[in-house]
Amino acid sequence: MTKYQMIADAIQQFIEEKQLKTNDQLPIMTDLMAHFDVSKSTIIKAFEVLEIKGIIYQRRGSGSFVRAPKRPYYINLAHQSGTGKDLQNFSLSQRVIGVTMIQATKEIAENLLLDEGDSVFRVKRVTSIQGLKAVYETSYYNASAVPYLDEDIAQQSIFAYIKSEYQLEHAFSDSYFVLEESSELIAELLELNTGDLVMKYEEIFYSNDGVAFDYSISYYHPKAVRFYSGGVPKS
Amino acid sequence: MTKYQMIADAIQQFIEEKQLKTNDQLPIMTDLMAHFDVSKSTIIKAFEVLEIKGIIYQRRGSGSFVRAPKRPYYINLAHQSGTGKDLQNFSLSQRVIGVTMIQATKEIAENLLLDEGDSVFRVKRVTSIQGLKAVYETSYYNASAVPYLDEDIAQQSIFAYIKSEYQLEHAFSDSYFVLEESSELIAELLELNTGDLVMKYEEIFYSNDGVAFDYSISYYHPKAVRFYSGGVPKS
DNA sequence: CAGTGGTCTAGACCACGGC
DNA sequence: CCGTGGTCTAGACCACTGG
Repeated sequence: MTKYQMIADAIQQFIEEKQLKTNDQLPIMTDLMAHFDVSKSTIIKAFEVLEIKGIIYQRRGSGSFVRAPKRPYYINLAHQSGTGKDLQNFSLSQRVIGVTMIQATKEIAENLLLDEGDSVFRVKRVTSIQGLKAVYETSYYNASAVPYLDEDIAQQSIFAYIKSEYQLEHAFSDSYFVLEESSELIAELLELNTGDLVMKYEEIFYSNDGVAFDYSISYYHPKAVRFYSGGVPKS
Repeated sequence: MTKYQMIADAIQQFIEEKQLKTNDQLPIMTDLMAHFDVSKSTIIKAFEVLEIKGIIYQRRGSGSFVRAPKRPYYINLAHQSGTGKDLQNFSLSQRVIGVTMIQATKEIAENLLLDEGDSVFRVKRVTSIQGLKAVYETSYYNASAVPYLDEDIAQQSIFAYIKSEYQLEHAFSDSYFVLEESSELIAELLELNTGDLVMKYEEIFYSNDGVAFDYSISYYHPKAVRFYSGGVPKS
């Protein structure tokens, strides 16, 4: 853990403990430098972390201030870490439908930057939130990056498995979403009528060496769609 | 324009001109320091900009590399600048339905951090994308921050007006979205059937002094929903 | 004009990757 | 072991806010 991360955490805790409200001013940088016995750049880095998290904002010439709290129960699009983790605040259960090795279709190949026909693992899962069937997800794992997968692993965290077994860590990702009419299969799995609108959410996960190792297509039940995006201060 | 911004732009242009592809390596920092005649921190800052934009990724010990191109025609949730600007790549037309001063309801007051009954300007707009009615937006402007608005101004860019007239600049914002069944009014305006699902997209815009000056509720036609989110490297 | 955050420097030292 | 990016420092100077 870096100094600036520890200081960011300390300041965040300070805000909570002192129960600071929207637009309350934080201590100025020179005071924080003295208090934590670090240089100015380290405080700046710590503030940057909090700014990106949407917790504070800064004004040259005036000071640093607390931002308004966010609505609860919304999934933050900035914390991408696999579908599962985003939803951990809820009481959810996951059912793995199957893990199979298949040949990449054109669509899969394009998104994983592979050639058509290359081997990929397909993992299908249904996730329920508080009893309601909420997400139907199909993931494709590049078999040359992830040599092995089975149902037992998929039942746990695939990302954790990949990391410990193959030192393959999720470094960044692209996400796309559109609204789409549900097919017969999706309607059945999400307990909807064929043709009802669902949110199609596609994610491509890249490891730290730039390999697209996971292409995931999730269909969300309309009632499960509650997203938040923000804390993005600069253009 | 800061040095690091100019360098970031220069590197981005370099990537385009040299037609660098996914995972191609960029020059190392020492070379860039010499080339631009700046210190290391300035190069780091420039790279940080490009990393947040989702254009490059970095690996300690190896180098900096180009990221895969994104799908076109998707609205990037990271570039929040009012509904209008996000869509400027498309051939769109906007119709202002009305500008009225009203008293804040409980919902408006909560989102703009006001008291119920405080004055706000309500602006209603319908935006069409390539002929299709795409977005129905209702915005509420805090009248104590934005003392005057009318239809002529709403026809142009309200944000530009506010900035030039009141030195009130959009500094950061919160966005929320859910799927909702359309009311009779919304269905009519978006040429749908009552009860059809639409995306409800709420945005709260804050100025640089932390005032929530605009609360906006947009209903998107299902076919107009095409969003992208990504380029978010760190947790 | 005093007080705030923001940029930039030159350089030490650290952490990780890969040969 | 060397080459890469990442953290951190001490300090100069700049840009904006607000009385």
